[in-house]
Amino acid sequence: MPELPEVETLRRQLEATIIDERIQEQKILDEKLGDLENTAGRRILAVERHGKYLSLCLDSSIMLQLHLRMTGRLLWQKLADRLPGHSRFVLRFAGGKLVLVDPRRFATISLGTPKTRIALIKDPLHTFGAALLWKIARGRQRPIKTFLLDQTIIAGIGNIYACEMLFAAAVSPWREAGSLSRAEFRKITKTGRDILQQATDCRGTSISDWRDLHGKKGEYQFQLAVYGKEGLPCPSCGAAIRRDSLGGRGTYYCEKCQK
DNA sequence: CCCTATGTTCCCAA
DNA sequence: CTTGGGAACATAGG
Repeated sequence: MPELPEVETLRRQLEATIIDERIQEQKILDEKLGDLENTAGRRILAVERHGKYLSLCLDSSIMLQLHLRMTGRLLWQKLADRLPGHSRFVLRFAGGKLVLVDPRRFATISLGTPKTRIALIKDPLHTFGAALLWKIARGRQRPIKTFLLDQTIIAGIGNIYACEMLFAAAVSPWREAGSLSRAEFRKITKTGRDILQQATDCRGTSISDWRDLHGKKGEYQFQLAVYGKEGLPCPSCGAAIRRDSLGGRGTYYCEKCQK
């Protein structure tokens, strides 16, 4: 269930693997993915990420847009390797094949330009400005956590990293977004960038499904402070971490540290 | 059987 | 217009 650091991990690994390579064959194994133009014969010019979307930029200005949703994985295999269960889509190259594996079949692939609205903060990994965020939040009454998860506001933040950022910034997930001070937004953006960068350097968080392009687990699960830690002691004050539902998502936090 | 899941979208109600 | 809740998508695991 990839968020920004996981998708960025794939982007980097794909860049190292398929840049300038030519697609020899495209196979759609799940009709739920819909009709796609055949990309065989095209070359990979660049691999980009927009929030949680991954784009393979092909020659003739064609973009193959991929969203992994909940359980989607990308796997690089040798040509002779057997496809894993739940394989949905394959691009074959001269030196290997790129496979989309997705048990729940929520992942989407489309050719062309993305249909989603462009986020106000396009890449919090690199540009995550507190002043802009404060301005956007002014007058908004929704909880800060839902605000951070809104993909039309910030591209790429998901449930794990929203929980971790709010803990690191000592802000309660239930606070009205518009009630946060500039200093609090500075804390969120500063710790937020650090968390996203460290998680990316760790090749993501493997709590259950997530594996990188080569099938390896990430390492950031060992750095988590609150996510998935219900009942365990807060690393800062020792109080028990709580889990409650906010906006239908499991929300982990320390009642004592986050105000 | 129950509940949960790192995501998104859509419909409905307040 | 804003926000929240619930359902939907489909499957695995505790």
